[in-house]
Amino acid sequence: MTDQTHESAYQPEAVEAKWAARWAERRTNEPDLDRAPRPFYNLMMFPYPSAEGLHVGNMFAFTGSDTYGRFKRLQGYDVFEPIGFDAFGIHSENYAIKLGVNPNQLIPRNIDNFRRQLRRIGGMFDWRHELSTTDPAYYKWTQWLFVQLYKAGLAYRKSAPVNWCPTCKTVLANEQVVGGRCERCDTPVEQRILEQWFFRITRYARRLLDNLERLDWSETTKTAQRNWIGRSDGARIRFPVEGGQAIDVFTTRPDTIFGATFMVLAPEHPLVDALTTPERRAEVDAYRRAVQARDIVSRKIGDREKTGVFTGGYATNPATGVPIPVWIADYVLMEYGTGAIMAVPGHDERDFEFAAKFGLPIVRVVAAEGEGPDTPLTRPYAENDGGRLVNSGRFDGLAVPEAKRRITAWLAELGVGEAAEHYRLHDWCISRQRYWGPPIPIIYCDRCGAVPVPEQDLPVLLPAIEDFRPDDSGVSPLARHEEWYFAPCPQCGARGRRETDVSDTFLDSAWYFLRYPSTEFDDRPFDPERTRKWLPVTTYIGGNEHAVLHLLYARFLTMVLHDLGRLPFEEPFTRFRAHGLIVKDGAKMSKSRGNVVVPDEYIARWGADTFRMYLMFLGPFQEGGDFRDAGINGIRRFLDRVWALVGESRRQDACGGEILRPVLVKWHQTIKKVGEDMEALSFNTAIAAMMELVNFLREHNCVDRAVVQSLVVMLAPFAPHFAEECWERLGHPTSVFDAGWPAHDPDLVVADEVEVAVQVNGKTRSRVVVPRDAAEEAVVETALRDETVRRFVDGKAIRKRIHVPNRLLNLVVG
RNA sequence: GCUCGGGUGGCGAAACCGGUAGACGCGAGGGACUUAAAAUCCCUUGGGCGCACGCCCGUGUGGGUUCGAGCCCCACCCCGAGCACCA
Repeated sequence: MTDQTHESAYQPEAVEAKWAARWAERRTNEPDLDRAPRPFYNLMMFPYPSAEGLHVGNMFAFTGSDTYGRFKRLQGYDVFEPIGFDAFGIHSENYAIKLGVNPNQLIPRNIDNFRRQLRRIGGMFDWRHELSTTDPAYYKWTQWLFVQLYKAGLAYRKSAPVNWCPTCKTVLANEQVVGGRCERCDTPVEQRILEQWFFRITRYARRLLDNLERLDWSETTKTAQRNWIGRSDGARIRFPVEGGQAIDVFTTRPDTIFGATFMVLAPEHPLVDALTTPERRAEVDAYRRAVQARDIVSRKIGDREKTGVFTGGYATNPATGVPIPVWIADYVLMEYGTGAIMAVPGHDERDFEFAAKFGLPIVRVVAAEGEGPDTPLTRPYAENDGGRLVNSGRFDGLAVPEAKRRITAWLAELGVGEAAEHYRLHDWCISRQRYWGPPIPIIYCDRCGAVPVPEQDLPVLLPAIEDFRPDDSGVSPLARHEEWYFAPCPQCGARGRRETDVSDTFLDSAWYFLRYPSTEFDDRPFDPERTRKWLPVTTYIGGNEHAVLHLLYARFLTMVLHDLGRLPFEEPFTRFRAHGLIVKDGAKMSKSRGNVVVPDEYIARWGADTFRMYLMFLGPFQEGGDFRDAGINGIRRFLDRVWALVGESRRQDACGGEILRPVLVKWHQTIKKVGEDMEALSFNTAIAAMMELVNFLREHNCVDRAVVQSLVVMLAPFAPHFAEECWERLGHPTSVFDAGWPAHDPDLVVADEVEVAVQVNGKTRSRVVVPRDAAEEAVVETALRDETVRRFVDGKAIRKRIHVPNRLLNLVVG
């Protein structure tokens, strides 16, 4: 090697351009998907290609995931790290509408920009397998999935309310309703009932919940899913009404049935008509109309003042045999439970409010310690445990949990109820009355009804239409496109009409990870061999904002495909880790707040490596943090120092021949710590440990080549271009990513002498240096020679000694 | 209201299983080099007292458990995220 006395300075721009080109040439990031001996599928959540480009939050997430993937690569895995674009959906569509540009033209431009940025930060992406959900070669299979679910009886159509703006005459997404008004024209929003497509995810509720136990996922994410699925245990009970029918209710408090003094149905409940008496008809109808005139958002989160009307009808409480009035009120939701409740005002806050407002009887059926059957209720006593039953016939005196079981059993004997579990999870509505999505592959025929488009006719292409805006027709813009709209019925050939709704973006993203390894196959959504080799995903890293919907939908679809015999596994993501959110000035970055940080300028100024490493250093990856550029200079300084060390180590080896023992220990400790931290995604502390090592080397004036080399390798996941360049300067012709992660010697991670803290009565008074693993006696002896310790101990009896080897000695005196 | 996070120097943050609080970095102050500046290098940097050895105080608040608590328990305050009449 030529001995250069004049060392050139670190020039990020040149280094990064050089290595980006070389990786592409050498195909460094393209594992052999068919033959890779140690496959590792490293997945990150694919971005939605907004017009603004990748912001710092995206960069943070991708860099973290890429850093981990590169670490795995160094450990010898064949890492497959694909990337793609989640480019359908209302965000793109709204933006296109605003600009007056068809999303067909807009999206490719955005994707180009994203691609440029993603290449610039040096992600280890396998670009051969890039995908976009808007590509017909992709959404053909999204539509195919719909057909599979339809055939399996898991896709069905039913009426459901949507938000409707009477001025814009269009359907609005929940996010477009602000304070009950249309975000564009400020008109109060109404709800409209439309026929829509649903997936029966509720059928999988229990499995989706139970499987969580055995997944290696961030606990926060699992908790969010559990809450969302929302299992509650209770009973289903039938309250007979005239005409042989019954009102079916679900309750978590069957023990309080003796206190059910009235019933409440959702205004849309199918039994309302039958129950309403002629005198009450007008009022009931008026109420139902008023409820319907409200939008979905404000009905759910609007003011809590109870409203409702009496239907005139009665049902019989099966426990007491007493007729109780049936009301309707909008606090009972048709979508939850059975759309009807038994109201127990004594023990439920909402029922209490309602009863108080309308003068309905309130009966106590649970009493706390010191209360009797007649103790008046000023508030609902909703304690789930601790109380005992009163006014409940032969169940009086039972504790609540016991009463639940006994009463449920009794109702079952009577044939009017049974134990039941219920889930908060609703079926997944996939219909969107919009343009920018994959058309739902259904043709309606007057004779045959809804008929799925045969698989060989997929994809149903989204036509490039001039006017893609939603308009006053009340249906998707696609309905105006006649030659597309009319299509022959696949079953009988008669003229049929296409479904004009497109599917939810969440459907696109619920299976993309299955597609990545198989992007080159046009005749199958995912190749069985490839799938067996690469899936389930080894590690998935993404934002907690998708902890619920996206991850749940992906799990659901995977389970369905498993049940249909198309996948050998039922959980798609073996390991999931949620990263934190990058905020700016304490608030989420958003265009409206004007606090979006564009990474491009930082990368231009500092280089990708410095920026990547800075993002990983600014806070714990799994917590995120506030973006500020104040410390970025520190990272650059650090890289400059490493650069200089590399230069020095080329000229002079070791610390004059032999590595000093303390340096050796520090080195091995660092290798150990960095490896452990990387695995735990504790990137900030891994970087800190490497900085410590560099400081240590400088203090000891040691530039040993082996030490420097291992440092370069450990740095490579964070600063890949930089590390490659250093590796080359160290004389290696191959990629640093083929160097292998350094190993530490377990015997060298503990120094020969350790500092032990000496406490007296729990207060640290001094420190003493003793040989490693010194016996307690020896440590005590050394400690008692220490002057400061003696001042606190002398003349007192040592009553107790606590010794933590190599750490601490606590002398208790008194 | 409910659920989940989180409150540690001037700032971003460390701290394994309850065992030396503040690693690492930024910023700041001082010094070296330089005609000068930048860059670089060295020293100092939680608060208070002290010439110093050292001592007292200190992890949102109040209590508790423990030889020992940032960490565990009880009560509360504040900030962030999500859910929101869920029967």
